[in-house]
This record gives sequence, C-alpha cells and structure tokens, in this order.
Amino acid sequence: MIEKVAEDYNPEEIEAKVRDFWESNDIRKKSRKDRDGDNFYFVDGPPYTTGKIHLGTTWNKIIKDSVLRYRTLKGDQVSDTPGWDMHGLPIEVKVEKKFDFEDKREIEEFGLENFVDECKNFARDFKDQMTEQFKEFGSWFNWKDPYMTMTDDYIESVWWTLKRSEERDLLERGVRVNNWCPRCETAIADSEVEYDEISDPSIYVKFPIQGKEDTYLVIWTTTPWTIPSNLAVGVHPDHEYSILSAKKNGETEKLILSSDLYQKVLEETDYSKFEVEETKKGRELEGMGYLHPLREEIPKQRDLEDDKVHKVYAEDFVSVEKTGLVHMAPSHGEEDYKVGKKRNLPLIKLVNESGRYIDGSGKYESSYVRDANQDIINDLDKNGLLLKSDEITHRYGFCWRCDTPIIYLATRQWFINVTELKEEMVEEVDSVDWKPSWAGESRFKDWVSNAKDWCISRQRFWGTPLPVWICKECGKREVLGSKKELESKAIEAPDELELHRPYVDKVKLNCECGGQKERVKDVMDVWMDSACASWATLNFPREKTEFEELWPADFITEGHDQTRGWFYSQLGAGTIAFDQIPYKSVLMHGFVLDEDGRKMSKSVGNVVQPGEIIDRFGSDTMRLYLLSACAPWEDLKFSWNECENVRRTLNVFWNVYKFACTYMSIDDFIPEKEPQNNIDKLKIEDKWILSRLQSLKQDITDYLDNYQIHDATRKISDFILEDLSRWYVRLIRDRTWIESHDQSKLTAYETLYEVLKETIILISPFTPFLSEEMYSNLVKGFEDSLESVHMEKFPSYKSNLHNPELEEDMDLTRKIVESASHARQKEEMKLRWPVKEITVSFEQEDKKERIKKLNRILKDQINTKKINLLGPKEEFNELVPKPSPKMEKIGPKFKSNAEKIMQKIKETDGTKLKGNLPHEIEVEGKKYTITDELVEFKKTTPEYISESNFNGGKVYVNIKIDKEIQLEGYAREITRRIQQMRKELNLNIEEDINVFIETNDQKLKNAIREWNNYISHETRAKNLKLNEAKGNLVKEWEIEDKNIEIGLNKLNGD
RNA sequence: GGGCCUGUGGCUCAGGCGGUUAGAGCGCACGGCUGAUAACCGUGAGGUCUCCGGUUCGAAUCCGGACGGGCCCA
Repeated sequence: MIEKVAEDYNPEEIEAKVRDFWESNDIRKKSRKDRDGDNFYFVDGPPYTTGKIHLGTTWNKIIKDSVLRYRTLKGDQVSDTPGWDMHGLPIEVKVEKKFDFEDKREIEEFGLENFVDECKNFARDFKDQMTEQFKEFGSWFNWKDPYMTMTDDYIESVWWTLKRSEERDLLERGVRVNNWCPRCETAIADSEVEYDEISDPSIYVKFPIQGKEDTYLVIWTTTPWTIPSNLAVGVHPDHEYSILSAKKNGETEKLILSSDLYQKVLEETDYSKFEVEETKKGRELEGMGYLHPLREEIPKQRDLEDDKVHKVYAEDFVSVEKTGLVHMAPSHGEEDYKVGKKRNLPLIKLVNESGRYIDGSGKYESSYVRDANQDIINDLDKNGLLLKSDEITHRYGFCWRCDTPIIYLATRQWFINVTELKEEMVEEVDSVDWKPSWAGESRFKDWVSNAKDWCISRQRFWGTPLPVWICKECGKREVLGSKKELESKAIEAPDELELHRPYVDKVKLNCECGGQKERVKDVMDVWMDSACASWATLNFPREKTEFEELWPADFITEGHDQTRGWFYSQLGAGTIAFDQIPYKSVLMHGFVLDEDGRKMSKSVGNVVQPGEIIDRFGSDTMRLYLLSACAPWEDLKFSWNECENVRRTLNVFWNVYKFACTYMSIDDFIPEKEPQNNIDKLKIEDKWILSRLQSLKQDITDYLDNYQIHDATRKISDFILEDLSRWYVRLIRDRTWIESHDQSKLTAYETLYEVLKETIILISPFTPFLSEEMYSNLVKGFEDSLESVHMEKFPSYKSNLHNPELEEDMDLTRKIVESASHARQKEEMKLRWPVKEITVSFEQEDKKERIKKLNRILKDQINTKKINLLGPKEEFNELVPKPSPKMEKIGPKFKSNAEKIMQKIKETDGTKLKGNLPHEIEVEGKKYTITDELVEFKKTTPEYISESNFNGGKVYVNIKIDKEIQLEGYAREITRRIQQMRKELNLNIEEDINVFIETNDQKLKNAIREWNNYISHETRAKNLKLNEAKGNLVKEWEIEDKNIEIGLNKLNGD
C-alpha cells in the first residue's frame, strides 16, 4: 500500500532521510553490483585537499556523479574510486602558518619528522572534511577507499613511472631557469604561478659602447635587479636600428635604438632634438662591445675576464618593442639562459635561493632583489646612464600559495625530456574522443605542441620524494621503482619504512665504486603525482589484473584549466610509461562564474558556497540547476533566480506525485503487473503521454551518450512541467474524481503510475534524493520492487507505445485550446462559464481529420457545449459581410454628398446589401443607387463571436450567454465557493458535508435547484438545501453583484 | 600581445544547413483558475540578436575586424 503524501516538498527532510537510508543499507554498493554491461573505467581528477570545496568542485563532482549514475542505470560496471591530491606546497604553507614559520630554516629546526607529520594530519583532516561536503549532495564514490597521493602505495606507482623515464633515458638533471619562489625557496611550475596586477619600475638605461665616446645602446626593463647579472644585449637580426644623434640639456650624444621605435622613446625621455646618422640591421650590430653600467658597483662584473660577455648578440627571439634592444641576464631569463649556453657565456650567479644578493654583488650584497631596485636605479642615475625612470602597472607572477612575487632563477633541477616525446604525444591526442571536439582539436593540441621539458623537482619537504640516489664518490645515479627495491638495496633498511622525507633520506645504497649513494633531497612536482592516477588507482604495477582489464580510462572530466594541467600531465606520464594516452574520452567542463559572468573571488566578495545553495533549496535543486543551466563545456553564470526556478520545477514534480499518491491511496489502487496488456483500454490522452514518455527515453539516451547533460535534463524538466503536469494531469482530473471502481479511472491511474515510475528512474541520476523518496513510497508501495531506485535499470523503449503523429496532433490540440482561451479572455468570458459553441477552422484538411479523435479533449478543455471543425474550403457561416465603401469611386460620383452616403453604406446590414445589389438607399430624403462598383465587403465576426488565431488556423468562440448557460455558470460559481470553504475547514478530500444556502436572488435559487446533483457531487454534499445558512462555517459571498450566504456542516468526526 | 571559447529582451538560456512578424522561463503589468492549491495557468509590454564592415536578392545565422567576458599562454 502506498501512503498519502501530506506534506509539501521538503528537501531538507527528504535528503536527510535518504542519505541515512543509503548509508545504513549500503545502497551505493548494491547499485553498482550485479550489472552485466561493459566496464566503464572512470578516473577521478583528484581535488587538492584544501578543506573546503567551492562551487566549481561541486559542479565537477556532480557531473561525474551523474554520469556514473547514468552509466550504472544503463547496466555498465562503473569504477568510482575518488582521488585526493594531498602533497605539495599549499599544505606546507598551512603548517608554516600554524607555527608562524618565516622560512625554510625554521622548518628544519622544527624537525622534518614533525613537519611532515603535521602536513600529513592536515591533508587527512582536509580530506575527511571535504568527503563530508561531497557526500552531502549525494555524490556517490567509494569514499571509504579513495586513492590518495600520499600513501606509500601511490608513491610507489609514481616511483615506478619515474624509473621508466630513467630506463628510457628521458630523465635529466640540468640547470634551467625556472619560476622560483624566494620565500618557499623552490622551483614552481608554470601552472603554480598566479598572475596579478602589480606596480614595478619601468626604466630606460644607456649601456655605453666600448671605445666610443658618448655612444650608447638603449634598453628598457621592469626588473632593474637583473641588471647586476647582465651579460649581453640582444637585438633582432632582421630589424633595422638607427644610430641617432640626440640632444638634451645642450649636450649631444649618440643612441642606438630600433628605427621603428626611437621616435616614441626619445619623446618620452625628453630629448629636444635628434637626427638619424646611420641605420644598421641587427645582425650588423652583432659583436659590438659595451661597458656594464654597474661595473663600478659590482665586483663580479669587473672581474669577468671573458671576451664573450658584454657584447651585442642578434637573436630571433628578441621582440621589437620599447627600444628594440633587450638586456640579457642568463641566470634570470629562460631565453637569456639559452643564448648564454649557445654563445658560451659564463653563468654568473649573484642571487641566491631566497632572492638575496650574494658575495660578489658589492654594495647590494644581502639585500632582497626587489628591495634593491631603487638603489640600482639611483646608481644608474648617478653614473649618468639612466634615461628615464617611471612606474608601470602590469601583470606579474606570484607564488600560488604564499603570494610572493616570483623571480626567474637558474638552478639545478630534474627534468623529463618531454620535448623528445612531443610528436608522439600530439598523435596520441587524436585517439581521444573530446567533448566538445575543439577541446582536443585546437586547444589541447596547441598546448602539447608547445610542450617544454617538464621540471619535476621541488626543493621542499612534503611530496613524493624523488627516488634518485647518487653516489658521492663517483656520481653514478640509480632510480628506484618500488619500496621493495629500496629495502633490498638499502645498506640498512629500517623495520618500518615510510616513503616520505625525512625517512627515505636516511636510507643509503652501496655503489659499485665502493662509495655510498644518497638520495637527492628533492621532492616531486605534485603534477607528477596526479599524472599517474590512472594506473596508481589500480595499484599498478604491484597489481596487474585490474590494470590489464580496465586501463586506459574510459572517461575523465575536468575544467578547461586542466588542458595544461591534468589532461596534459597524464598524457606526458602515459607516454613515458606506456607510449599511450591514458584516457579514451574527455568531457572538458567550464568554470562557475558569478551572475555577471565574472570570476568568483574572495576579494570581490561574489563567492557563492555550495552550502548556501543546499541550505536554501536542497541538494537536488542545486544538482539539477548546475546540470541544466548551460552546456557542460561552457562557463556557468550562477544565478539564484534560476535555482529558484529549478526548485519550482521539482515542486511541480512533487505535486504530481502527491496528486497520484492521494487519489491512488483513497481508491486503494494497485497497478497491474503487466500494464501493456491493457493497451486497448487506454484513452487517447493515456496513449499520448505514454508516447511522450517513449520519445523522452530516446532523447535523453541520445543526449547523455554524447554528454549533452544540459539537453537531457532540460528535456526531463520540460516533460514534467509541460506534458505531465500542465497537460496530462489536467486532462485526467475528471477521471480521478469518479467515485466507484470505474475502468477509465483505473486506466488513468495505471498510466500515471507507469509514467511516474519511469520518470522517477530517468531523473534519478540528477536528483537522486527526490527520486529515492518517491520511489520508496510510490513504487515500493505497489510492487515487490527493488530496494532502491538506484538499483533499477534504465526503462526500456516500447515501440508499440510510441506514436509521434499523435504527439503532433496533441500539440495542435493544446494550441487550439490556448487560442480558444485567448479568445474568451478578450471578451472577459471566464473559463468557468461554459460557452455554447466553438468553431475551429483549419488551414489543412488532414489536420482537421486528425484532430477529430481529440474532439472530446477540445470540448472539455475549452468548456464548450458544441464544437465544429472546418476544413480549408469550408466557410464559417456566422461571418458577416461588412460593407466597406470605396471612397475613390463614391467621391467623384456624389461629390459633396459622398461623405453622408459613405456613412449610410457603413450602417447598412451587410448581408442584405450584398444580396441586393444594385440597391437603393435614402439619404436626407434623396435616393441613391449603390452598385457593386461602389462597395466591397469584408468578412467580420458578429459581436457574439470572439476569434483568435493559432499556428494552423482560427478559433471562433460563441460567447452568447443564454439562460441555460447562465444557470450552469452560477452553479459552477457556487461550487467553487463551497470548495473554497471546504479548504478553509481543512476537510479531507473524502469527507462528506451538508450545505445550506441562503439567497434572495431568484436566478441563483434556480441554479441551485437545477444543478443540485452536480454541486452536491462536486463538493461531496450529502444534502444541499436552500435554507438558513448555518453550520461549522458560514460565509457571505457575492456572485456577479448578487448576495449569497453559504453554510457548511461537517458530517464525519466532530 | 597570442591561442581557444563566448556575447540574443531587465535576468538566465533556445535558435544558428542564411529565407515570412527571432523563441522559452524568470521578473514586470493585466487577467484567469481553485481539492495537485503558501501552488498553477493565460495574455501583454519589452529585442537596431555587442558594434563596424564584407559576401548575398536576403545575415542573429557565413566571412573579416573592433569591443566586453572566461580559460590558457607570453
């Protein structure tokens, strides 16, 4: 037996209840089990354990969860291991903040064991907190056994991967210029750099040419602090440079600048006069020597004895902007470093890992580079070499975690030679099914073909330790691939070895040379961790069975920022390890932005937390909103308003469900085991909604198989709103109100039940709580059903119930009904009042024929006594020809009398006039003959007909009110008021009443007498009497200015 | 500065093989309905389809450019 549903839709209550039900009955597991379809190996892109999820992460997990639930419904055997990215700087910084550490030294004083322990605890706590947040909105993953990048098992998979790169000779140690955080004292990846607006110096500096008086190269820079390390000046080989004679403050000097740009530069730097003396191509300047502008201040620069330094070099990378010449400091720029290598320049290092000048930097020694900017500018000025000093606001990189401005610094790092694999990687991109296709075609391919070598080392503590051991004596290195290998090769292996710093640091290996190998102190880039997720999840290489069965991943989905992130790192790692991209299909999703399309950010204060949405609307609404608001690959503009809309949709769905439950339970309805057997008993509206249901199933399968989640969810919402609630329920209302066990009522229930049941299943991947609640009452109440809706199968398509033509016809029917009600409304004819007759005129004959079968529905919904259907060749016989005088003919003929004659023609009865032409009329005593030349006729509707167009024809509604209609109208007015009063008394639907009505109006009295049975039936009145109004509730009403007093008396109970 | 994406009524989105008056929902105004009811339905107002140029008989739609937004890169 099902239960009546008394309450309104209350997501909070439902979701708590359902969550508890899932939890205590292990429903997720049962749902995944016993599926006999294909494997669907999904790999979760691991969120970083920050402790708090935001709306973007929420969207991401909801997409994943819905896809997995859908695949499960379809019978696939899905993998749902979630992942956590737990290593790295953000957590280290959290710990540093907790203990107020300023720099690395304090960490070392604190003890690495303690520090790493703290990191581990943070990561674990954050993971637990976030797990709860994810679970709250019903994302179903194997939360008890996630993959975690910090476990030894996981670390081993990463080690194995690195060992593969060593075996393939792709691992390399070398000096490169990297983004460097001077506070964290580590290299950071491009993807870890965040850009922000910052104010920096903008200076033009003159570099004096060696051996020529007053001749200078002019460069521009925003990083004065790199000038002490300057070793060369770059020009573009093909660009033209001018040697100018320029005047300022009465003194003349020669400047070398880009021919295209000098005008602007010289104006900016206050030169009064200048003329070009000579022009040269960049390549002709090559080899020109200059004096370092700070040679007095920097001992190291003075001491350089190398004839290759302080020269002009022509290089293709030099861009023509500002002055067209660039100053090059190989230790502080990637291109600079490359040029330095190519030209065999020495590498001078004046800046250490904490961003301070070191020994050899003269007066700047020990100052922090950015703080030294002003001193350097002053010194350049003092040396007479500063052309101009200004400030510029530009985008500059910051450490993603501690917000320190980064510097570029040449350091010794570990690299994987990705550039060698680039071609192979680009080819692999094509083997993936990208949604949308441009995600892979252009965007990702572009990125991959610009791939640089991957710097995988970090000079930090909390991360996967680099499994590289190097002999102090002979320099030989060894890369290890597992814990076992480490234990077997260790000189002294501790009993319990954890694969983190500082524990692994203590393990030493014997070297063939007799020396000892020690681990390099670096940890790995966290992107290397997650890059291995597709096999680390399967515990490969320790366990091989699952890997062989499942790998590579069937599906991954992440935001478009992951193009250069996880999509890329996985491609890299997969190519290194297996020469293969580790995923087969990708859905690239968008970002969540605020209502104005701007990024959500704390500083702007436009951040919306998922918790807020859940508190206001519940998880199901949030889920359905996020899934239907836009295409997954577009950015989502969050809107509270649209959330509210989705809640309304679900509320309507709830009301339909409630409606069904209420009536089915009153009537003790039990659905047939095989409802298809009753197909002959189906009324046309039943056939129609069942057909719509078949279309729906087809549509959403198509959509979801292509990850058009928004189209699928919108289709379902539309179905619920338009087809089920606004139309089907409206059509069967009368059938449900029949007492006794009437067949047409049972068929309606039967149909409604089937539609509801399947709809509940279809929407279950998206609104899993609501579906579960409805299923548990409605379906479980009737059938020996499954334990949960999520154990169901995707309802099968039934071709015998599919009738697209009927769907079209019903569509037209709705249009006609709407049009008719429009026509009524124009004349203020209430829908409650019946009309005598309507006429529908069709533009197409076949439409008229096809709509005939829907006559009953038209009649009921329009509330008309009679309905006429006309084809395109038939004319509506109540149209009246209206005479329309032709003034261009009447004018010349009747001259000054024309005006009056025209008036007279207009007033003449069109029907009579038309049949009697020529016709004589009389104006002011004179007679005139009207011929058919002087008048034409236009078809118009008489005043008792209201017309309205629909797409495909016209509707004419006869709104004449005669006595019969008036009585019925009154009866309905009275009924409505009694119903209103029943509601006020909070009566049950089945509860009987007595009604006593008092009125002086004879017409109302007549209506009550004539329609007594109808009113009694509609209102469940045992007695309906014209009498003194009395009872539990007595109210006075007005019906069209007539007074009436109605009394209601309960019969049951009190 | 470059690549990819995006720009349609006050708001959120459809449409987008070029073809009569550009569609929904929300909001607004007016009206209706009343045992699904602290819901629901209809009608109306509201759009130079971001702008400029081109192709074409015809452009929201195709092409080029500009501007705004997002992501990525420099």
